[in-house]
Amino acid sequence: MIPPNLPDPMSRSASQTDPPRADPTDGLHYLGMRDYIAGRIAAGALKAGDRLPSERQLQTAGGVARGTIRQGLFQLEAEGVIYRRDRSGWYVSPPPVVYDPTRWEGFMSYVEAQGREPSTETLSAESIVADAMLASVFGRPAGAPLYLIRRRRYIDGRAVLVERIVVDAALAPDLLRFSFDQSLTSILRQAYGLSVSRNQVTMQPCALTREEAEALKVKSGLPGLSVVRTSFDAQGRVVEYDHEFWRHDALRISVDIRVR
Amino acid sequence: MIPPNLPDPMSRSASQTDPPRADPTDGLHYLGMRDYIAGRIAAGALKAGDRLPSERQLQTAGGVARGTIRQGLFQLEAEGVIYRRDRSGWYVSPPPVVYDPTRWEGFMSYVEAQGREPSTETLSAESIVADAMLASVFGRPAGAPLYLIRRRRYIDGRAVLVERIVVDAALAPDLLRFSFDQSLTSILRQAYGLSVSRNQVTMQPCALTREEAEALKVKSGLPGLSVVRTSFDAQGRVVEYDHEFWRHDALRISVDIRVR
DNA sequence: GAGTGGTCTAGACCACGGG
DNA sequence: CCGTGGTCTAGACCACTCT
Repeated sequence: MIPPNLPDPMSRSASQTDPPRADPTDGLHYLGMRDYIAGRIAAGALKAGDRLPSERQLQTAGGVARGTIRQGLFQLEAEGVIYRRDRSGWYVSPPPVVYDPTRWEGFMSYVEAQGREPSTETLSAESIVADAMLASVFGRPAGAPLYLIRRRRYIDGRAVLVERIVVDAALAPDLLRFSFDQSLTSILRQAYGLSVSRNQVTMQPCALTREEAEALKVKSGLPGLSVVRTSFDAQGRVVEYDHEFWRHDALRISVDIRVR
Repeated sequence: MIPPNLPDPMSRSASQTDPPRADPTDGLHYLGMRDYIAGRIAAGALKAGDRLPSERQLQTAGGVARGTIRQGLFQLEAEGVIYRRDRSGWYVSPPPVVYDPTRWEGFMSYVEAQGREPSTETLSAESIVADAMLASVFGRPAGAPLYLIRRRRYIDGRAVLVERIVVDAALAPDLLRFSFDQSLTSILRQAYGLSVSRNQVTMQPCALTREEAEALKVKSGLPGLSVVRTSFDAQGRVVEYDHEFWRHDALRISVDIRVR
């Protein structure tokens, strides 16, 4: 039943009628399955982007119930080792990109600098007015005109984040005439002379739910990282207020900072 | 079957024989359960630290299988809304603490500053020698003497992180004579005159597995945040190399930085 | 249309905790 | 001890993709 030349996924598992094993690693079936798949990836039998065998094939090979197989797959998904494409299958995750919020090169440049292929898709771009929260962020009265841009960004063709960017219309009049499928940073600098001298960044692990999950085509509940960045220019004006929702397996954050 | 004065957890669900509902929110049973619990928390019927009804009680109240109940609970756990104590029950999560790696006040002070009660437990403290990786971090030859300290830290009595700290024995000779249940920062500064002027911090969402999960008494696979901090003094020497594994629902990171 | 993952049921037994 | 969550089975039907 076990594919030849591969470790037996059940080899660390005690059957329920056998005496308990003294194996210090545990004998849980779902972790056995986890280790089996992780081992195939570590051994190079499965590479980044490869599709795993279907759940029912794994079930046949391992002799355990499909629910148990899925528990092991969920574990690997939480670890960032594999990901799923809805109703298509499970795939080996590509490595994360490194994101340094202290560097003010945008997404496009730092992804490219790491040898990956970035792309951006604008979901919407519209004029809005400041509610109480945004008014406070921008230091404007409620009702002040703002622009809201929603984008989805990809690395090597895989959607990795969705974001909502708010820009003060007073600083970037008529902003909506531009395309946002490239770098917004460049537009703000070249067309409006706005450059960023300070970033206030907040990050929090979260679950991708509802709209974000739908936009990233992931199941609701997948772990994610919420990144809120407020960018200021040298005069202390808010140039950009950006809320990004990342897939948890797509990035690593690295900052190098002087201590205050 | 539904407790009075509470939303019916099944109210958004279509039975399998009914015609499909046009409700734009979906009718999945596990999300119905999620919304039911989330609603009770939002309404104040359940507060931070409260214990939820047992899975079997929820099963009775909602008329769905226990596996489905658990799927809804896992969803809320991923969102950071609830957490579990192994074989004890599900509890409402307390709010996260805010952690600013640019400020060189340690865990104890910033947790206290937010009105929470920190505590620290030393798991082990020992002398080790540098392997290739640590030698590279500290700029020492392989085999150089180092200290390794493993600690578990709590907020309001809940274990929120485990960490492994490595310190160069040449900079802090005889370090092991101290207790590490308080601030290591203070020890390094007061006893050895070491102060930090630069931090290199890397953060990555991860899953808490094996040792970390066991040390935090969580189930393997719970989402977490891995934080690696390398601290340098004014001469560029590595004062501290710290790898922390946080519960994903326990912290929010906030940095305020000048752009390079 | 075949195959995939997504959801759900209705049980069972287990390990561990002190509700 | 009893109750808890943790694991597991062996099915079923559904929604969706197209491997």
